[in-house]
Amino acid sequence: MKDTEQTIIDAAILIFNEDLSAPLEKVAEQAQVTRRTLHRYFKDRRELMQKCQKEIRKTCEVAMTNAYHTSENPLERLQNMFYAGLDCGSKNTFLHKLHTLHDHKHQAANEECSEYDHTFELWKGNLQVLLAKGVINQAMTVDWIHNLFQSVVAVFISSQLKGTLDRAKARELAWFSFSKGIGI
Amino acid sequence: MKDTEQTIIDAAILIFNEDLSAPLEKVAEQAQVTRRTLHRYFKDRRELMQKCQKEIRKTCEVAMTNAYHTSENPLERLQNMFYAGLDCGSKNTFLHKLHTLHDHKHQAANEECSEYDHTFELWKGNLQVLLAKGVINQAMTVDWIHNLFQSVVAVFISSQLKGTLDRAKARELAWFSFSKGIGI
DNA sequence: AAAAAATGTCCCAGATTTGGGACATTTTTT
DNA sequence: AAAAAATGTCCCAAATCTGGGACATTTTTT
Repeated sequence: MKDTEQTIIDAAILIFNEDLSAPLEKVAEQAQVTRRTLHRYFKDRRELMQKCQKEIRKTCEVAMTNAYHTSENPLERLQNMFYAGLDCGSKNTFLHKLHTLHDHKHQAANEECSEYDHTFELWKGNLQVLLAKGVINQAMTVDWIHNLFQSVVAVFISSQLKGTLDRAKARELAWFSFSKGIGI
Repeated sequence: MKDTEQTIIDAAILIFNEDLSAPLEKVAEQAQVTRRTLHRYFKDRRELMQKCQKEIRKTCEVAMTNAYHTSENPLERLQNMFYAGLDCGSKNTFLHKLHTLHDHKHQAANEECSEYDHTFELWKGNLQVLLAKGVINQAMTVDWIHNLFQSVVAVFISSQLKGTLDRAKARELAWFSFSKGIGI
């Protein structure tokens, strides 16, 4: 029993992440569905994109929040939230990309932006604690670290796509690269 | 004295890097030129894209080769090539992206691919030396490190676009994140 | 096995993107 | 200041992308 709508959304996230303006035909292809079917599930490109974004935001929000509450220890939290980020995969990087486009006007008024901000509020708060404590290289800005986080997730994803690296192994490597990369 | 063709290519690299299928209108906008002018310089989208790729490959190729020859010491080399990568900026990341797209069939027969391979041959060779010596965390694969390299360049670029971080400072941070991230 | 639901095929009209002609305007060169 | 070169404006036809109707085929449910 497969959920076509979900299949299409997943395909769209994958395609749009690589090519924002890709024709819908490509999304349909990736989802192994006809474009006609895609149009039955989504009124138009805007609606599909919005569903993608909603999905992405929800997934990341939940994952991050859960990870945050797994521990009281800031460093453990960081690690768990990092792994949560890995598990969100391209949803994570896509979300970040959408809010980082050079012509994207970030505004708290916008519901999407504020939800995005909220998702990383806990993460940033936790990071501040570690920075204040000097656990992290203090020359680093929160922004830098956030971007590095996203980047390492991207590295992880591409290693998984290639399939040359065992998932567990790749997770370890990712945490190593990230934690050392910020001076832990 | 400005070179319109070059201006357009630069604009295209910036735009296509974010949105591969973006309409040419956007490129023209970014270059502050009419779409009509753009079409005078480039027969069609394909030609523009090819010129972009040529430009990108040449720039990266030259920068990497020069950096390689600045030193005999593998570690210094790595660092110099890293900085060269930073200086190539989005050209570097775009090049990498084009050869990493999930539907990109990499083939040595293709001239573009082989030129790409060649550009990073020196880099990879040098890296192997460091790996063999144990200077780098040996659990890392060359591929992982290559991706991490590209990722950190991306982090650097976005910090520069935001403009919150001084360039020299950002370069230092980038090297820190990369070198520590691979276990140096 | 019949009914219902989902998907595919074929087709079409509207919207958008693309490439370029004709000519006016601006900028650069001589 | 005249000539040449570059760019802009306006316009148009071809190509591509988009959304959906009509109906056949396949898959799932009852």
